[in-house]
Amino acid sequence: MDMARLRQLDDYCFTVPRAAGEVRSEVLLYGSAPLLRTMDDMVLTQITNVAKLPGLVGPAMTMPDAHWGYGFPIGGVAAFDPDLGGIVSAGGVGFDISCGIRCLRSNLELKDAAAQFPQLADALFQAIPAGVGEEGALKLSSHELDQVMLGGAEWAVHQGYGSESDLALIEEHGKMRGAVPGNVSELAKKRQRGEMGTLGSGNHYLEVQVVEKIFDTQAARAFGLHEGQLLVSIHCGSRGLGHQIGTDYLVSLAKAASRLGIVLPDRELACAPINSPEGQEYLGAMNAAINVALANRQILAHLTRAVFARVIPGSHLATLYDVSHNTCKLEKHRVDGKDRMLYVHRKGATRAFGPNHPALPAEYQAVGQPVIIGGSMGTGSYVLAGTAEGERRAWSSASHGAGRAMSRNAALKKWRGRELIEQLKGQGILIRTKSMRGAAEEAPGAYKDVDLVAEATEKAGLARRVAFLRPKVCIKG
DNA sequence: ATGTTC
Repeated sequence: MDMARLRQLDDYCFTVPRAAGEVRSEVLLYGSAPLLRTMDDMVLTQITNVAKLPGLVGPAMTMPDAHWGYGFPIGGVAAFDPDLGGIVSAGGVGFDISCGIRCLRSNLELKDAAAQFPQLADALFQAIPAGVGEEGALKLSSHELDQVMLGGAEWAVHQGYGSESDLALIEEHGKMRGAVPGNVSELAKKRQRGEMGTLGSGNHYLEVQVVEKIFDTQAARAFGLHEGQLLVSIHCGSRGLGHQIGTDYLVSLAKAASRLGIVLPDRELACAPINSPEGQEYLGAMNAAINVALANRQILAHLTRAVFARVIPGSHLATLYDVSHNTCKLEKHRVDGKDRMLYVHRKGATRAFGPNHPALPAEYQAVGQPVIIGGSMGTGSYVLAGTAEGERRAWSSASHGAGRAMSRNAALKKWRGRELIEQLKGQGILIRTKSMRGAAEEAPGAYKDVDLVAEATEKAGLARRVAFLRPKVCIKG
């Protein structure tokens, strides 16, 4: 990114000076100068475009892991007021609606389980369907899929996947309100009927990780984390259904924008007013996809528990938390001393409520929401906690991952999947995947340095670091 | 991200 175009507000926050006479809401880019310098200029172009959309409240923002996306940058956050003509955009949510991370904490120590990692890797790879178009053991009828879209993880628990106690530890208690299955196309449903309980491909993964470092002992205690402990993180989303909803509604929202005379700075920013038939229809479908993603991660958590119980008898996996990365949610936020209800787009950004937020489970009230920054294959991940400052600075939002630094095509030219997997094995990290192409695209070197992203996230005041997790076993889609 | 150029 051309840093000459930015004005630095503090060590970890930048803005774009307004041209004389230009009427435009503010843009804020969170992150260190070295992180921003390596970002594509398109991140700046895209977030500047977002700031021109109707009904924006406060600045359009990017998180420290931001990169070029479809219309909105990934790592983009923007809030809109429906009463001021505020819009909802499918590109502002992303194609993988409610992609996110389920983090499970175990009662196992690295030293006690390390000998079983090869067996665990094989058993997980066998039990967790992964890859493009991969189907699982479940084949749902159209009616059953409607129930998934309405019930989310709660539906999955009632089907016998996991326990009731998981639900309080999932955003929205495992069930997103406002889902309208009738707004989801037959094609989207058809694609999903065999894909429940599957991981998908791309950057999705299931990792067994060890807590290598604790940054904040008080929060770690509240989250039930200690050094040497094994965790499992499951990163996936709403599979074919979410993708098809994104595809379907780009067309419908573009038509609505045209009909209502909304000037789009980029056709990829197709959007409609929240208070319009098309906007409402998209939100109903998007909420249905959120429930599909929540149910999907619940089923995968259950499958993971079954493998652990078989391979390491006596093992137990409790839900630490389940975060979504690609959503547009109606939330109460403080604006100029007044509470307002805003629709917050978070695309490749994690909700990060601070301490005492009513949406948090009792055990996390004192320390804030767990925020999980999923690193790239083989590098490491972070658990952080939401802060009061994050509410003021970014509508309670934080980074979601390392964030790509290089396109998939560029990564394919630079690395070979098989070599990377051998190399990681030498570092004590077992990868299991069907796709060597996918492994090359996901090369750690194609991502930003997750340590720098987590550090910048903390120093920008968005969330504070609680623990660093080192991967030991990784199932890739 | 994605039945990976529906």
